[in-house]
This record gives sequence, structure tokens and C-alpha cells, in this order.
Amino acid sequence: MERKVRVRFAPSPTGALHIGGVRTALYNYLFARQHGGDMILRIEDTDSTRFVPGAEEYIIEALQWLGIEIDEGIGAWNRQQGRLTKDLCGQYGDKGPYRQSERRAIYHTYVRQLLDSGHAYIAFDTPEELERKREEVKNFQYDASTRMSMRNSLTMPADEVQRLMDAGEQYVVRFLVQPNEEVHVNDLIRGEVVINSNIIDDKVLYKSADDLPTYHLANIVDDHLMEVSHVIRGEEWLPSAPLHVLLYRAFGWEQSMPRFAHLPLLLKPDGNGKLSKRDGDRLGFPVFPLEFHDQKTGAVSSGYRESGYYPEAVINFLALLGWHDTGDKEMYTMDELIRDFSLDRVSKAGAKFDYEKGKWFNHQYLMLRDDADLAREFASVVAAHDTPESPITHRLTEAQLTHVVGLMKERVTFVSELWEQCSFFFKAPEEYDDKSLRKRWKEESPRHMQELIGVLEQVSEEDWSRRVVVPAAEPTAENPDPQPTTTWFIDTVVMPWIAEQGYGVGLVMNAFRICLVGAARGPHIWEITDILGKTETLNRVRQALDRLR
RNA sequence: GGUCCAUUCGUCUAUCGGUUAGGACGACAGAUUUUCAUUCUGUAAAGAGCAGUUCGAUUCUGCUAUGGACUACCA
Repeated sequence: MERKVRVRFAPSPTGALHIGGVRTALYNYLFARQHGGDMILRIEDTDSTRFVPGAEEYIIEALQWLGIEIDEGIGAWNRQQGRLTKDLCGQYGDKGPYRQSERRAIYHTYVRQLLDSGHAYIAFDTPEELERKREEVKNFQYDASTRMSMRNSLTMPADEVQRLMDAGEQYVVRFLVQPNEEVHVNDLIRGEVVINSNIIDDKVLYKSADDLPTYHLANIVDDHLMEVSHVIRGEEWLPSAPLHVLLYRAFGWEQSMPRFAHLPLLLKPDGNGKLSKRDGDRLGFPVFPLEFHDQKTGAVSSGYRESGYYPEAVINFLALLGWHDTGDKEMYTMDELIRDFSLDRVSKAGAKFDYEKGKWFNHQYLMLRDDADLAREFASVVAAHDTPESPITHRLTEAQLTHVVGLMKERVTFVSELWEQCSFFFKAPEEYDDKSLRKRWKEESPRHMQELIGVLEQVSEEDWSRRVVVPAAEPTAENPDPQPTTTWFIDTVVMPWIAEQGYGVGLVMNAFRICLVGAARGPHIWEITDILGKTETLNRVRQALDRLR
């Protein structure tokens, strides 16, 4: 039976969407797009006690940032309207509502159906009673072996049940699981999984306390009604998949049951266990796509966006955590992922989260960016460092900024890091690095720099930025691309002066560098003098002489 | 404890019975760079163990070990 591919991402709004959830959403999205199907976003808010305000908006904003588009359900409205409105969580689609708390009436009829067909029953056992039972009887399970000794509609007369319900006694509806039955689940990633129904307990499907179904019931009803063709979700759901099959069967929907694919989990980088929301703080990297402000606790958790990641990098990194095509390709655009992704190449074992690899991906995407774009991004970082206490003293033109960014980008993972690497382009050094001084600032350095000032003063403003191609050293096997460019005055004024005086090139140039940068780092010295210009360059040498004498 | 799932370099993974078991991240070393970084080259690094099937197993089967998930009126 050929049917339209429809997948859903169904988070519960209990906090920030964590990175494992993002990957689940991504795989769903890739699968939907590849097959020309629909991507549905459904909010599973059946646990009223764990609802976190703002979580829904967070989920939608995160998916938006990452480029995971929702076709139907919560958050799809904006896209369908072709514009952004304040109503981030607007719904779109004819199978709604897409928030489970808004579907109570629907669940009522299906709970009724199960009750009437004898697939479910009403139970009055209180949480406290069950708690006590679990303490008394080891491995207590509410199932065929115990249900006849509990307080439920199977053991109580019908009028008594009715009386209790009328009296407002709280109850739950439980699924009646037939014992000793082999339940088969055909998983697209793991193949056939068989489980005996004896180990499945009579799951609670509905609780009268908040008039809401539990996950299991709501999930099956919604997936059926929304005509979901493939359920792609985390491996933590594998143990309850047989129960879900039983539910489809009880409803008489087994023929149109969706196909299942259970994804391997994302594991902690150190130690054991699955990656949790706490690991981010503990290990110093984000586990959330966006920074999250918990309105209940006031806690702030870091996000990939705020840490300086590009969404393409996060997507690429996440896609490869649990999926890999044949071959060695590592860089994938979203379109390439949509083209190449396949469920049967998803690995079966959990993947440890390797943050270093994530950084490497960001570096790659940063390198791929246009220098002009990077310059624009960096400009706001620069502006943020222009404070009254420490104002920027040397301003760069757009072209200069673009050039600087081009020089420095291969050294950094994030745009924000650029500042640490090249703040000296904007501010004269306030202090001089000790280690560099010990190594590069010698007794004769002040004298050399004093003389250098005289030498540089002879260079005219026009000549200052003249570039020349010096006769390159012969290319060798080790050095196939000898540095060909420098600035004219370095080549024809400074170098000859050094040679004349018999000074060491390294000694003079490194001292010069310390004057300009404040440390022994940075790009080629002629790049620096070029950007700084004659006046600033001389000022810095004088300043250094002043302070280091 | 029970049930289910998994197991190739430290990490992510390629291999769909015959390979010097490949790539990437990370690590280390060397070269280049008048600084630092980059870059380049190279090195170390893996089939959990034991049986079986087979002419031949990383690949198929079983057992053991290890890891993980689940075991709620949470999802």
C-alpha cells in the first residue's frame, strides 16, 4: 500500500528542546523532505504538572533557526502565511488541533471505545495504594496476574463502579493486556523485535484527575487520526513499541499502523548514560540549540546559537551522529542530507557526543563564509568592545575589516574569537606579554626600535602601503609556495637597514611586533603595518619604548 | 531484579565472507612560517571474549562479558 509519507515531531513542552530532540526532529524532517511528505509538529502536553511556560515558543524558534521547516501543526501557521507574526505557535492543518491538551473530546470518544469493546477498564487504586503494593510485593506489576485483586471495574460490581464515579472518586482507565502473547514490532532500523505481552503492564491510558490521556493513548490516537505514516523517535521508546502495537490492534487500526524507526541515543561524552540536560553545564558545552531561560527556576542554559555556532554546522554535526552514508563525505548541506539520508543507514548503537568534532564543523563553515559576510558579523563584535572604559582607538574601513577577517579566519572556530586574535588592529596594546618579552625583547631592542623610528619616518605616506612581490625563494618540495608578497618599505627600506647594521632580522622584527601587538603573535608584520598605517605604527613603537625602557 | 536493544582506533564512522580493516575529530612528531596560528607530511591507534558454520570470518549463528534503554496516574 503506497501512502503519503507523513512524519511528526512530538515534543512535550517541559523545558528547552535538547540536542537529542533536535536530531530526532532533523531525521524526521530529512525523511519527510526526501519523500515529498509532510512534517508535522505536535505538542504533547498531557502532563499538566510538568508544563513549562515558553517551552513551545522555544521549540519553534529553535527549529526555525536550524532550518527545520514545519508543514503542519504547531508553528506551521507562520510559514503557511508566508510571513512572521507574533503568533509563533499558530496552528495550521486540517487534522488539528495539534496540541494534545486541546484534544480532550477526541480522546474521550476513543477511551470510550476501548472501554466498550472490553480492551480497557476503570481502576480506582490510588497512587498511594499502588506505592504500598510495590513496596510489599517485589516486582509488582499491574497486569493479568494481579488485576483481579485490585480495585477496578473487573473486580467490582458495575453499580459500585458507577456509584464511585458519580461520587467524583478519581480513577484511571487501564489498558487490558492479554497475557502470553508474542507481540512483533517491525523496526526499520532494528528489524523485528519480539516481546511477550506478559511483561507489559496494564498501562494507564487516561486519568480523571486532569481529564487527560497519557502519552500512550494520545500518541496512538493522534498518529492514527493525523495519518502519520512513519514514527521516527528515540530508542527510549522501543520498550513501549509493543504496547503501541497492541493499542493499534485494539482499535482495529493495525492495517494502517505507521512504520516504526527507533533512533540510537546520544550518549554522554564521558562516563555512561544518555546525554542529559545537565551535562551541558557539567562539561562546559551547550546541549540546547538556543539559550534557555527557565521562567520557573530562573536558570539560564547556554545554547549553540549564542555560543556562536552556525546552524549549518549544528545540522551537519548532528546528522552525522548516528547516520553515515557509504564513503568518506563529511560536509553536507541540508539539501545534500535530504538527498542522501536513509533510515537503513542509521546506526544501531548509541553515539557519544563529541563536542570537539562539533567545533571542527563550525570552523569549516566559518571558513566557507564570504569574507565580507564575516566582516559584517565581526563588526558587531568589534562594536561591543568599543566601551567608554576602553574605546577603540583605531578604526578600520569596511575593506580593511574584510581583509583582516580573511587573514584571521583560519585561526578561529567562532567569529567572536576573532577579537581575541586581532584586537590589536583596533586598540594599541595596554600591556606586553611577559613570555614574549622574555623571549623577544632583548637588551638592545630599545636602541633598535629607536633607530627603526628614524628609518620609518623616511617612508612617505604614499609609499607606506605599496605592495610588492619580492623575488620568491625557489619553491622546494617542503615549501612549494614561498611567501611572495610584502610591503615595499619593509623590503626596500627596513630590510636593507637591518642588513647594513648587521642586526638579526628575527631580533628586530620580533621586537617591532611586540611594539605593535603586545605579544609574539598575529599575522605577517607587513599586514599589520599596512592596516595600522604610518602614524599609528610609529605611535605604538614610541609607546612601547616609553613603557618598556 | 526483569525485558528489550547494542558492541570496528580515545570519539564519530566505512566495510554489506577474501582489504596492508579506509576516512574524519582528537593526540603525537617533523617540515614550513623572521612571531603565533595556519598549512603540509607523517606516526600511534580498532574488529569485546569464546565456540560454531565455512576453503576462508570484522561481516552469519550461539553463548559469555560489557554498555545502554525501559520497568510511573512522565514523556
